[in-house]
Amino acid sequence: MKNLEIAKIFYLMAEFIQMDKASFISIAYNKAGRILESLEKDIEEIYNKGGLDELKKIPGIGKGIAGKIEEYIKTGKIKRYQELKKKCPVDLEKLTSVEGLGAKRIKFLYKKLKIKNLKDLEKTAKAGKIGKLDGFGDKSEKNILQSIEIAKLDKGRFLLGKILPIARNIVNELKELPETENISIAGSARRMKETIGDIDILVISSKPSKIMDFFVQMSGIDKVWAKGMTKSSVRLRRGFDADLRIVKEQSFGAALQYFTGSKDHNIALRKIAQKKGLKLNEYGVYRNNKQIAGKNEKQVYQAIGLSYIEPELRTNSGEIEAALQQAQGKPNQLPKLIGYNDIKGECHCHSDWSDGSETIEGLARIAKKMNYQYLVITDHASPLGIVHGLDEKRILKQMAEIDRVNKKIRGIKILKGIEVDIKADGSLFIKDEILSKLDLVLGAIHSGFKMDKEKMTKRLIKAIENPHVDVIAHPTGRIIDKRPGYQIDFDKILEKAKKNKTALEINAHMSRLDLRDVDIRRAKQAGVKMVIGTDVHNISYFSMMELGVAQARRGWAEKKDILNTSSLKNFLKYFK
DNA sequence: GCCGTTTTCGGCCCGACTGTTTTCAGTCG
Repeated sequence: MKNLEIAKIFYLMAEFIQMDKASFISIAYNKAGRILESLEKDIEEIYNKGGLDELKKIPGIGKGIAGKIEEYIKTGKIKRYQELKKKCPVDLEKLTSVEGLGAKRIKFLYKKLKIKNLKDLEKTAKAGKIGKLDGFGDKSEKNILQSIEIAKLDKGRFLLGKILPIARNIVNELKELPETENISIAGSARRMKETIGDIDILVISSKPSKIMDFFVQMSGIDKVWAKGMTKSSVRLRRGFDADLRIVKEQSFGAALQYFTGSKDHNIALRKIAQKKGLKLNEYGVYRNNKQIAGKNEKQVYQAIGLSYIEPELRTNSGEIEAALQQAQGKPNQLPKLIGYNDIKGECHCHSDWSDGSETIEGLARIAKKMNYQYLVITDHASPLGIVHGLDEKRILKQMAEIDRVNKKIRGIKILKGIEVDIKADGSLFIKDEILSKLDLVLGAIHSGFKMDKEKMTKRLIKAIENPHVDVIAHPTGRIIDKRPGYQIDFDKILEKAKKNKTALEINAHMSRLDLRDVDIRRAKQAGVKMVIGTDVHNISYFSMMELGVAQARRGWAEKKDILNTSSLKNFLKYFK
C-alpha cells in the first residue's frame, strides 16, 4: 500500500513550499497528506479502478494533487518534489523533528551556514555560530542543542495502552491541587486512537499560575518547551510531550472540543460555524463577540447545528455529516456506539494449559470480579512448540477440568473453547470431531504470514467455511508498527464471513488492535458480526478490554454488532 | 492547491508562546 509513502512526500512538499512563503498551497499538501494517511482504501486500487476522476472524488484531492498521485503510482517519483528538494537539499524530516525549527529557519540555516542535517546543525550550534545569526540568539542556540538531544531519542508514537495509565496518573496528580476545579484528558488519548504522539490535558481553574508551576515541575520532566497562563508544554523523560491547557469554567466544553481534535474534525466544525455567521474557538461559540455556547461540549455541537459526536468518532470521516442528519431528524444518523460496560464475557483467554500463566480456576475468579457472565478458555492448539499447544487428547482432559471448575465456582460460566491454528492450506490443526464438542472455536493464523494475497484469502475462506469455526481471531495479523498484516482480499473475507455466520475478532491487545477501525466499519456495513477478545495470557490482560471497546467505537460499532455483549444464552445460541 | 446553497475567482480555522524585537515572525497544535 503506497498511501503512507505518498502522504510522507506530500508532508515534505508542504514544508519545502513553506520555505519560500507561508502559502495555502502548503496547507493543501499537508491536508492531502493527512487524507492519504487516514484513507481506508489502497490509493493505488482507487486509481486502478477509476483513474484520475476517482482520485478527484476524494475531498481535498483536486486536479493537481491527483496528478501527483498518478505520477507516483506510475513512476515511483514525483518530479515537483525532486525539484523542490534540489533547491534546498536538506534532511527535512530529521531537521523538522527538532522542536522550534520549521521550514523558514531550516532554509535560512542552509543558505547562511550550509546546514543540511542534524550533524551539521549540532556542530554549528556547538561552535556558537547560530546565535550570531539574524533572528537567532543565544537562547535559540541553546534550545536547538537541547532539542537535538531530544530529537535523537525520539521514538515516534506510543501505544495507547502504554500512554493511558501515564496520562491518568498525571491527571490524578493535578486533581489533587485545590486550584483544579475540573480536569479531563483531551487529544488523541481521549479519542482513544491506537497510537499516541503526546498527552493533552485540560484543566478548569480561575487560578492557573499554581497549576502551571506544578505541571512544569512534576517528576520525570526533561524539558519545558513553553509555560504560559493558559498553555504549557513539557517533554517527559519517557520520550513524549505533555501539553496542559487551562481555561475558565464557561469555556470548558469549547476547550475540550478544541483540544480533543482531530485537527480535521475541528477545521470542518469551524467552517460550519463560519457559514452560519458564528465563530468557534477554544473559548466558545460566538455570535458578534457574544458567547452563545461553550460550557459543555454538547452545547457547542448544538450551537452550530449538530448532534453531539463521541470523541472516538472525531476523525472527519463522515461523522459530521451524520451528526447534521441526526440533528435534522433525517436518516443516516450517528451510530449508537457500544458502551465501555456492555461486554458480558471474555472470549479469548489462554490458561497455563498452553502459554498463559494462570490456572483456569484463577482466570475464572478474575472474570467473575470483572462482572462477566462467562469466560471462554481458548488455549492454543498449534504445532508451534513455544505456545505449548493442546492436542486432541489434552483438549478432552481440559474439558473435564473446566467441568470441575464450573461446579466449584458459582456466578460465572466457564466455556470450552480453543484457538486452533489454520494451516497453510486452510485446514485446521484439530479434527472436526473434537472441535464439535467445544462451545467456541477461534481459528487463527500463526505461521506462514508471507503468503501471496490470493493464497492467503483462500486459506482464510476455507477456515471461515468450516462449520466448526465460530470466530477468526486477529483476522489481519498486523502488529502495530511492527508487522503490516497478511495480504488478504478483505471484501471477499467479509462476504464469506457473512454467508457462513462466522464472526471476526477485534483483538484488544494493545499492540494488535486487530481488526483496525476502518476494517470494523467495513465489517459492520457488510453485516458481519464481531467479538472483542483481549487474548488473555496473564491476569493483567483483562483490563485491555477497554482498548478493544474503544477500537470498536472508533469503527462505528454498536452493541448489536458485538456478540460478547450478549447474555450467555444468546451468545451460545448464536454460535450453535 | 482546493473549493463553491452568494463565488470558476478569491477566499482559505484559530489562537498561544517564544525569542528577538520594539510590533512581529516563526512555530506549534
